[in-house]
Amino acid sequence: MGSGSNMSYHMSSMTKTPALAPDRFSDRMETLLNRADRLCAAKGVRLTALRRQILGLMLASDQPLGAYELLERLQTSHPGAAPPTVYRTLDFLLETGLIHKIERLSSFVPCTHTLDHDHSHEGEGIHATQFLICSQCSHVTELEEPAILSAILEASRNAGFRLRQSTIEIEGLCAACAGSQAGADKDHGHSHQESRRTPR
Amino acid sequence: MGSGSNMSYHMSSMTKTPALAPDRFSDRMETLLNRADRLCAAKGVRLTALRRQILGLMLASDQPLGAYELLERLQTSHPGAAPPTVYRTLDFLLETGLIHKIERLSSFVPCTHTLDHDHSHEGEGIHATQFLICSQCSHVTELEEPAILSAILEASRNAGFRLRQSTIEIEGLCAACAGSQAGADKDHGHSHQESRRTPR
DNA sequence: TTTTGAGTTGATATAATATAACATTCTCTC
DNA sequence: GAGAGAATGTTATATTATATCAACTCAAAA
Repeated sequence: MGSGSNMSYHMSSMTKTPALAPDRFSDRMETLLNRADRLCAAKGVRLTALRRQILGLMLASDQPLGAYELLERLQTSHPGAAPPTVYRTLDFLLETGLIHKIERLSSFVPCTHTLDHDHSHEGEGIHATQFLICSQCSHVTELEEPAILSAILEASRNAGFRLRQSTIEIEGLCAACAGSQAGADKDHGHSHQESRRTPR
Repeated sequence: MGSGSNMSYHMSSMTKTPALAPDRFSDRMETLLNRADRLCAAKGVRLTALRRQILGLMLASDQPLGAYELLERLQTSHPGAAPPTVYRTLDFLLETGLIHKIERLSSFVPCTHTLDHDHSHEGEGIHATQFLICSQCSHVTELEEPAILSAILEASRNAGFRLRQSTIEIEGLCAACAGSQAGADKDHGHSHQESRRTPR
């Protein structure tokens, strides 16, 4: 994916319709997408144009997206898309560890740990990521605290439980939102501007 | 017990069959339901006949129940019941802490910690219960490991996050299922009941 | 006792989330 | 280019959850 050439999408070019008209994402996101591409290649699976497009849409959002929000955005480039297209792609991205599902929001976020740090050592470990979900601004932060993981492993072991996957969702107020509420806890009209993050 | 003001609502006279024909649950469950009743009274809310019935159905199940499964069971005593009845009741029971929702199953379990141990100290703390969910037999075990809780509190604090509620769902194989798989992977013949729903 | 009002439940409709099933197209290998 | 398997398109439907308003119940005030 060179940086110089832009695909001539948008146009009634000579050939049949390109089927896909991938939006061009920011450089940073293209970098992440290229990394995702390499991770897929390493696993012997394919990050197709559609999958790349959907992952890109998720990376471009500062908030978790639901399947139907994603569908709506996808349709700007993919007019006829239907729910199964999105859900299948989400399944693929979940299986390859490129995204996570936030269960309590029925929505999805890119996995910052696989994409932001380039660890090719995805040898297959226990998935035990934690999410901090701000109930005010909807922002989600992904954590991977060893202390939480080990406490969970320990508890599972004590119960004779063979852990395969865990979901840890922590809901509350992020630092910015908690800060802006500190002085005026009851004032709903209060601005909260500092933490402006596109309320949901 | 102090006053019967709340009790009288559902403790109708024994003379005739009321419009509601509340199933009679086992003694143990009636004990738990009575405890739930006292907890509600202490909070100034009412465990009505309908709520008691639904909580009883949940206690009588050895697996999490979805809203529509619950509805189906409820209809044996409550023929005309519709989804909002169930969801409203579930909301009430969730708010009073008598049940939990298992997000990844979209289903519900009684809170064993509030009902099995008679702690009237509703002090109101952080909800940070953990669930061990067996993907083979669907059995759910509720934990309340201090080590997990404190690891989460610590991580939240470090992130400047004001925790309000957390969901910890640990999926894998329970001791019984893990044991039966250890030697023979296909043998499901242990004591737990067959899974009632396709695991996700 | 009657009124009243909050809380609860009933009833109808519909929204939001997710999957089943099968047809078509694409991509890679030969 | 033909065949096989993966990926996507397409239609229909299942599952989970909520909005809305009407009717009823209970307990306390008038």
